[in-house]
Amino acid sequence: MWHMVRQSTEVVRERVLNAAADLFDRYGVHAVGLQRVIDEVGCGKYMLYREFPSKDDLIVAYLRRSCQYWDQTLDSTRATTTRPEEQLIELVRTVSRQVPGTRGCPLRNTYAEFPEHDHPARQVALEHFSLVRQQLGDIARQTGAPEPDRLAERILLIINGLYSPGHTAGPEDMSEISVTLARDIVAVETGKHPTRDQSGQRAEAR
Amino acid sequence: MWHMVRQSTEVVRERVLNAAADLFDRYGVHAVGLQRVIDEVGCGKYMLYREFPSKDDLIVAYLRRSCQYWDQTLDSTRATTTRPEEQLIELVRTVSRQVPGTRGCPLRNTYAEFPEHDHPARQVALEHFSLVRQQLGDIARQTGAPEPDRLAERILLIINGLYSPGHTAGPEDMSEISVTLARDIVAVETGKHPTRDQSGQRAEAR
DNA sequence: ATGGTAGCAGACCGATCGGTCTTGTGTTGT
DNA sequence: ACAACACAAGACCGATCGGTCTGCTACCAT
Repeated sequence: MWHMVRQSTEVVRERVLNAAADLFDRYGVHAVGLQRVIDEVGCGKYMLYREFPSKDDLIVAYLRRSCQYWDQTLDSTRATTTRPEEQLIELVRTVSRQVPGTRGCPLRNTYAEFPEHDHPARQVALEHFSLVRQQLGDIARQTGAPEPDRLAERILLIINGLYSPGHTAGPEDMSEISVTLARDIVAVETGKHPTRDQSGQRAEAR
Repeated sequence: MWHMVRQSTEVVRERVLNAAADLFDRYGVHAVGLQRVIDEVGCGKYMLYREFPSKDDLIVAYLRRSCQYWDQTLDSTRATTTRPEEQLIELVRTVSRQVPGTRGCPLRNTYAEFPEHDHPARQVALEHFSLVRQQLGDIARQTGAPEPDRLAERILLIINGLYSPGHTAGPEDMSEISVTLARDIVAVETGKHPTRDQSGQRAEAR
């Protein structure tokens, strides 16, 4: 009945999304035109607009994928240890490792690029921020800390700080600095011996 | 000899810069066209281009002014107390108070908007980041903390976190959370009794 | 009063944006 | 072999970008 599709839509969709995500990550959403995406993919406009009827649709797909990446990061982090205290610290470590060399967090950057309150990109980003807050809250609660919400907010503050633009300009040992800070925070909040014992270093050597 | 200028160039320059700064702050540099600035000011293009020969010049002026604001913030913070420990905490408090309702830090946002390494805006922003790092380092050193650089980086991490886009989406007591965290950090780093004594609240109630 | 000029308004320019439509070509199933 | 189809290429559209240029108006010193 059908004349057999040359390219399955999923394949095209994936190729377009890959190229767009790469360009968006590197140059920002506003700065990248769809023509550039098309040139990168090597397809016609026809295909792109079949998969993503508008640029906003493409942006939303890009952000949703970024959300998935975060979820994967969180899951794999959770898998490394069962202790919730270590999970929080490990999360900070992971973020601090994957930030250098990038422009930061796609969701945060894109959120900043679209101040119009009704833009679909903001919706996705806000949902994500809310989810992250909830996820951190869950882990923090498992630690048995007396004030889990404050613990979660503190860790989130560090993670946001790591994603901050221009942070790369700092010393290259941001990983150690942020991880040891997270460790101190967790220690203070869980009451498990907060005092600094000078052993901040712990083979953090990136 | 001259037919008397109707508007002194300084006045025009200031009015243009005011309008541009307001729009850039609210909508982002890329999203604001010069026509919109002109409409806001109520002057002709002639005047704008006489003061700022190109948009980049306007952007740079906007960023330099933002740097001045920061310097003022820092100075007034320093003036509130002579104790360097309190200065760091007060700085965090100030930032946490002025962030809500804004789009964050103009310098950080604009830096994120221009990934091209040779853009003049990046130059200004990078200089600022470097200066801030140095300023925080100076104060941290005055505390006599054994590792002042780490203390400074920790405080900077919090400040960057506060400026993070989408942070406004969080609870409204970010001020208290960040300030108490800063307090804990300073206590830990200076060795002055790190243990949490539950008295995080201190009439922080915005 | 009048000539000269500062400055606002807006036409205008080429480039580029997101998005649509056409055209030519190469593959496919029959 | 041939008709049907999918696709890449790109012309095209209106809007808007940064930036230039030109009138017209209103004010000024003389």
